This record gives sequence, C-alpha cells and structure tokens, in this order.
Amino acid sequence: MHQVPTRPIVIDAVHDPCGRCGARQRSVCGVIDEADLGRLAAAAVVRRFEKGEVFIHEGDPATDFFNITAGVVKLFKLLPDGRQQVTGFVGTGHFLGLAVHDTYAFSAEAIEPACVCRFSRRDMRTLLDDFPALEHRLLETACHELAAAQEQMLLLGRKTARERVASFLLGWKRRSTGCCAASTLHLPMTRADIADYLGLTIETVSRTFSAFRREKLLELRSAQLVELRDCAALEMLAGLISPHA
Amino acid sequence: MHQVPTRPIVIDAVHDPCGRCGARQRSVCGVIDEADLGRLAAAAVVRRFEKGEVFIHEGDPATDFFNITAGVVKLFKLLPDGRQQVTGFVGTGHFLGLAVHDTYAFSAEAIEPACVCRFSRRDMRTLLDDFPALEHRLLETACHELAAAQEQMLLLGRKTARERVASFLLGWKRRSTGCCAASTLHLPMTRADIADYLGLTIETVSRTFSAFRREKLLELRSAQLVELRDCAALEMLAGLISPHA
DNA sequence: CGCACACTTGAACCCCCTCAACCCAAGTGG
DNA sequence: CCACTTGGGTTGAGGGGGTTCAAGTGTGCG
Repeated sequence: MHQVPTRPIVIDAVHDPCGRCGARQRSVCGVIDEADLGRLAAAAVVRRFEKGEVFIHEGDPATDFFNITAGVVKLFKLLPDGRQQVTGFVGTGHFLGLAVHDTYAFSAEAIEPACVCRFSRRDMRTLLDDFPALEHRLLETACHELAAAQEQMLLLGRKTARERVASFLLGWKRRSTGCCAASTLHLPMTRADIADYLGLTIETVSRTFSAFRREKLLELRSAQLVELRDCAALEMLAGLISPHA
Repeated sequence: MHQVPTRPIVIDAVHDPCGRCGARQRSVCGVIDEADLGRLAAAAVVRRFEKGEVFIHEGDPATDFFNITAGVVKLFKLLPDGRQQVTGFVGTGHFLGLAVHDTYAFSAEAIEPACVCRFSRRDMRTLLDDFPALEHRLLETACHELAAAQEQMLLLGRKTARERVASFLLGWKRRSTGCCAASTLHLPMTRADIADYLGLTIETVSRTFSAFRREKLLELRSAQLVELRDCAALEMLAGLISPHA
C-alpha cells in the first residue's frame, strides 16, 4: 500500500506521498526539506487500521516506528489481571515507538479509523544519521511527552475525580483545536477509555459528567459531544489557576 | 567553584575535572571522547547542594541543565494548594532539565548532600551542535524516562497500595545496585517522599511496610534500612510476573 | 423490531484518608 | 546529666470518596 485507500491514487501521490501528506507539518517529518522527501517516502509504508484494531502490542519486539497521519489512537499498558492504564490519546502528527528498548513499552489501538506511516527500525536509523534535524526534533517531541507524562502523574497521584475529569476536558480541548466550534468537544473515546486514562471507573466518570452538567459547567449534547460552558470554573478545578482568594 | 568543596583541589582536577568524574560513564557525558573533555569541562559549573535545598523551581525560566554527579535528588510537582507529586528519585549520572519549554516543568530538591554539574542553555546548545552523539544519547535517555513515566502512570492509576509499595521497593532495588549487600536497601527519602511518589499518605506507606514485615516479605532494620526477604512474592504483588495459577 | 452496546443512575461497601495519640532517636541547652 | 524540643515514624479509630454490584435508559444497526 502506497496511499490511503480512501483516496483515489494519483500519480503525484505515488511519487510524492510525503509532499502531499496533510500531517507533515504537524509531525516530525516537517523538518525534512522538500528536496529530501523522496528519501522519507521510500522508507514509509502507509497502513490503515479500523476502530478497535491493536497495532502495537506491549512486550512485542519493537521492529517499527509509526507516525499517525489520521485518526485517534489510544496508548495503554496492562497488568497481568487485565487492569488497564491508558497513557495517552494521540492523533495526527504523533510519532510512536520512541521506546528504545527492544520491545514496545505500551500497546496502541485505533479508537477510530486511523492511518499511520510505518518505518522499520533500520530505515529510521539511516534517516536519523542522514538528517540530524530529525533527531533534534524527536528529542524535542520526547521532552514534551515527558512533561505531559509528569503532569499526568500529578493528576493520577494527587487529584480528585472532579479535578481529573476537569483536567481531561481542558486537555482534550487544547489538543483538538479547530475540529469543532468554540468550546464544543468531540470525544471519540468511550467512558471506559476515559476512566482508564484518569485512573477511575466508568461510573465515576459518568457521575462526574452528570454533576458538571447539573452545575452548569458543561452540557452533554450526546455522550460523545460535550459543550464546555464555564471554562474558568473548570480551570480552577483542574488546578491550572490558583484560587487566590 | 571549579571543584567539589569537600575534596582538595588538585591541578589535574582543575584542568581535567570531567576526565576524573566518577559519574561520567553513568551519564550522557560518557559519549564525549577523552580528547574533547576540555570542551565539556569548560561549560560545566560544579555545585553542591545540602539536604533539603531546592535548586530547580517549577515554573522558573529554564536557564540551565544539570547533571547529577553525587547524591539523590527528588523531582516533584505541586498543586496550588500544596499537594505534592514526586515524579522521581534520581541519582548519580542523571541528566536534568530536559523540559524544552522556556520554564521548568518540575522542581528538584536534594534529599541528601548532592553535587551537580550545571550547563547553561547556550553552552548546551553549542555542545549538542558539535557532538551529535550527545544528542543521540539524550534522546535515548529521554525514551527510557518516558517508559519509566508510563510505568509510573500504571502504578498511580491502577495499582493498590500494597502493589505500589512492592513496586517501589523493587524499582529502588534495581536502581541502587551495588550500594548495599544483596537485598538490603538504603532509603534516603522520608516516608512522606515515598507517599508523594506513590500517590498515598505517610500512614498508608508506614502501615504497608509494617504489614509486609508481619508477612515476612521484608525486615525493617531501621526506618531507612530495609531488607527484602521474599522478592518473588514482592514481584508477584508488583505485577511484574503473572500469577499463572 | 429487537438485540447489542454504551452510558447513566442508585445503593451498599471498602480501601485508603483523616485525625489523633504515641514512640523514638537526635539534638540543645541549662 | 537530664529536661525539653523537634522531626520522622508507627499505630489506632472513624469517616469519606470512589468502587462494586445491580438495574435501568437510551441509541445505533442488523
């Protein structure tokens, strides 16, 4: 497969898939010059995954790197008895497989139809050697993820259920800019996914949503469509601003 | 200051502090050739911090990078109301300040007398440009930390108090190899630090230690000195091995 | 229509937190 | 030398936030 199956394959796209990639500017690929895009395209294999497909399995040999070009992907870890912790929801432009060990440190599942570019470890190594800017950009990316992970630790270790849900909503709002009107959010993940992300249960997430609705902090257009009505109050709850009073 | 104050300054150390640095091989500095160590040494400023000193403040402008050469440092984040989440205990060889934003994403406090090498952002930038291997090593380091952060998210989001304490003990055992006899651990941090690391309270940590003692999983030589007696059982608890039975 | 699945809501329980007392070792100063 | 203080750690009793268990409510899709 050289192109996303949902689009008609045109000659230019076959010869210059990366140049026409909408995700390029949002991803690490953006640091590669137009002139060198051929190198990138030669190493990339485009794949499409349906909702529910797990395409990275924690513990498997880490043979490939992935770059998400469309859709939203859930990253998670499991305990032997099945308890799940979602470590992140990532979308277009996100680079996966940074775990440098020989095995993947987490699993990845498409929570809606998703497209990814796959690079083999070997090709990636070559690309990194030839384009130092790529490595620089990857380091930058890794640092941002590290900061986000630390923020999530603070959430999981020290915030209450209400604070966690408020933080999640604001975090998701910030990430999914422009996809919807002003403060209306589309949540592609299930309540179970949200619960596993926030270290809560489905019921607690649902109850907290309902409580926020009663308190006029938000409105639930549908289970997946949330309109934030009082972002200031949510930010206060999330611990982003101090109550200074 | 060009040298650790506790040691007599010798000529060689002044001219070649990095070459004599015991932490070099354990840190990112290890990738710099002997011949280039002068470059490294010229950029480094050695500083010593006493127990309790906070030398990185979350939110402050991120002007410097640090490399720990001795001692143990606690990394943490705070909520406006004072709740604290410890994101890690790091020791000799650890590189700090990877947060690429213009402000630090966390605070750092020495929990025992510690020595660090400080590099300015500008010097670091120059070093990275001149030594690609350094950037490569930093990326590697960042990936390891990312994997550790994800593991900690699993702990904070989904493990019970007993599982958290067991995970902590085994994790600390793995990190502090060779410092003590077989399975005797020195815990330089207080119960409060451990609690803030595990998302628990002091009392719960203390009670869990006592419970493990009653169950012959460990012995408490003193509050800071723990001897693990049944690592297999602890590993089972920590979720490292499946009960397969 | 009717099944399946996700979500919501209610009631009871429990693990961990809160509050409080106590222990103990290490100063500190008269 | 001892009285007093201080800080960290332990232990107990009671309470609460979130879980568990269970039932009910949509809602999309064959």
